[in-house]
Amino acid sequence: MFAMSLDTRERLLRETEVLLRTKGYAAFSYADLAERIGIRKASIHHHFRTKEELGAALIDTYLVKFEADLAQILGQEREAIPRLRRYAGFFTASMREGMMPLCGALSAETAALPLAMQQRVRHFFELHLAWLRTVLKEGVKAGELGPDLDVGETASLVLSALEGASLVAWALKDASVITPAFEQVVSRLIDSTSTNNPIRE
Amino acid sequence: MFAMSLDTRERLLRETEVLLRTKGYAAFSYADLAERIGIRKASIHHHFRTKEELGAALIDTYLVKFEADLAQILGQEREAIPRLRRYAGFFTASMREGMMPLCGALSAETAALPLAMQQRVRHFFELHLAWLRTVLKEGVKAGELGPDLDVGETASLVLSALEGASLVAWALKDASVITPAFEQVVSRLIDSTSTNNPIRE
DNA sequence: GACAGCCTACCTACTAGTAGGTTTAGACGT
DNA sequence: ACGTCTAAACCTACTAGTAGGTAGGCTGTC
Repeated sequence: MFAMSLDTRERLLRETEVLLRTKGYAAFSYADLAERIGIRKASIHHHFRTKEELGAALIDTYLVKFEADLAQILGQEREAIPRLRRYAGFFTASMREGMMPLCGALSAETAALPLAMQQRVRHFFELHLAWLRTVLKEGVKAGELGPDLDVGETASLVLSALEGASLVAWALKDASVITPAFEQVVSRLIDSTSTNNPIRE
Repeated sequence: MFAMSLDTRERLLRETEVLLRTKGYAAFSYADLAERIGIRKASIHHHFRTKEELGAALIDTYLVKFEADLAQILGQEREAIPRLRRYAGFFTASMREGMMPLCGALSAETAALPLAMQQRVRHFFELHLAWLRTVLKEGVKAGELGPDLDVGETASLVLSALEGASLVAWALKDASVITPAFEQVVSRLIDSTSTNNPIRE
C-alpha cells in the first residue's frame, strides 16, 4: 500500500537519523536499522539501494527541514540576538534529545565517508555559515551589533563554538556546557555595542 | 629483539594515531593498520591483545605527551594570552598535519566506543579544561584578564571553540577557520580588561 | 632452551548487498 | 461481481568480503 510504504520509508529515515547522530556512519549497520524498524535487512534495500544512498537521503531531508527552520526564525524574530539564541536552541535541543547535531556527528569521520555524504556535510556547514552571516550583517546594519564586527569570522566562531560545545558536552555527558559557551559569545557581541545585557531567556 | 619490538610497538601506536585522527575508531581496522606497518594482522595481537586495548593505549600515550606539552607551556610562558595562543597552536598544528585533534575525532562516536576509551576521552577533556582554568585563573590574578571573567565558562568556550573550529575546518577542508575563531575569543578576553577601556558607561 | 616477534592458517560473527519467491492491494476489462 | 494483471512491499536464503581474534609453528637472539 502506498501510505504504508511512505510510512516505512519515513521510519527508516527517522531511525537512520538517530543512529547517525549517536553512533556515526561507520558504526551503524543495516542489521541495526532493520531490527529497530521491525523489518528484514533486505527490505531496506527496497527503499534505499545502498547505505550511501540512505545516508545521503537522510542528510537531504534533514537539510530541507533545517533550511525551513532557519527561514522561520528570520520570519519570527527581527533582531540579531534573539535570532542567534533561537539558532543555539537547535544545539541544546539536540543534546536534550540525546543526540549530536547531525553534521557535527558526521564531520569527524568525513575522511571515511562516501563522497556523496562528504559533499552534503560540507554544503550543510556552508548553509549554516551563510545564514549566520546574514543575521550578523543585518544586526550590524540595524545598529544592534558593533559596526566593526567581522561578520565572516564571527559566523565561524558561533558555529564552531556551538558544534564544539556539543562535542564536549557529548563526550562529558553533560549538556550544561553548551548554553554558557554560546552566551559568552553572545554577551561579548552585545558588550561591543552600547546596549546593556539582557541575560536569561 | 627488544629494541625491534619497541620499534614496532611504537610504529603501531603512531599509525593508530593517524587512523584514529582521520577515520575514527569504527572505520579503522587491524587489516588497515597491519598493511601500513608491513606486518600481518595477527602480529598486532602480539603487541595489543584487542583493538580496545590498542585504542586505550594510544590515548594513554597521547595523554602523557600532551600533559607534558601543557606543562612546558606553563614553564615557558608566563602570561595568559601567550599561553592560550600556544594552546591553540596544537589545534592549528593538527590541521596542518591533516588530522583532527584526537579527542575531537573520537568524541562524536563516543556512544559506539568501548568503555575504556569513553572514559579516557572524557578524562582527556577534563584535563584540557582544568589546564585552561588554571591559565585563566592566573591571568585574572595577575590582572591580565578582567576580574569579572568567569573562569569555568571561559575555559569551556576556549575548548569548545577550538574543537568546533577544527571540526568545521575538517569538514570544509579549510584550516583557515581555526585561528580567526580563536583570536576572536582571545581578543574579547583582552577587551574585557581595563587596559584599553574607552569609556562606555 | 626460553622467549620475543612474527608468521600461516584458520575461526566465528558480521558487513553490505543480491536473487528470487510470496503477500497484498489497487486497476481494469469482461 | 469476477478473475486477471501489475506492482509495491516484504520475505527467506544466500553471496562475497571483512571484522576482530585464535592456535600453533618457525626463527633468531639472549
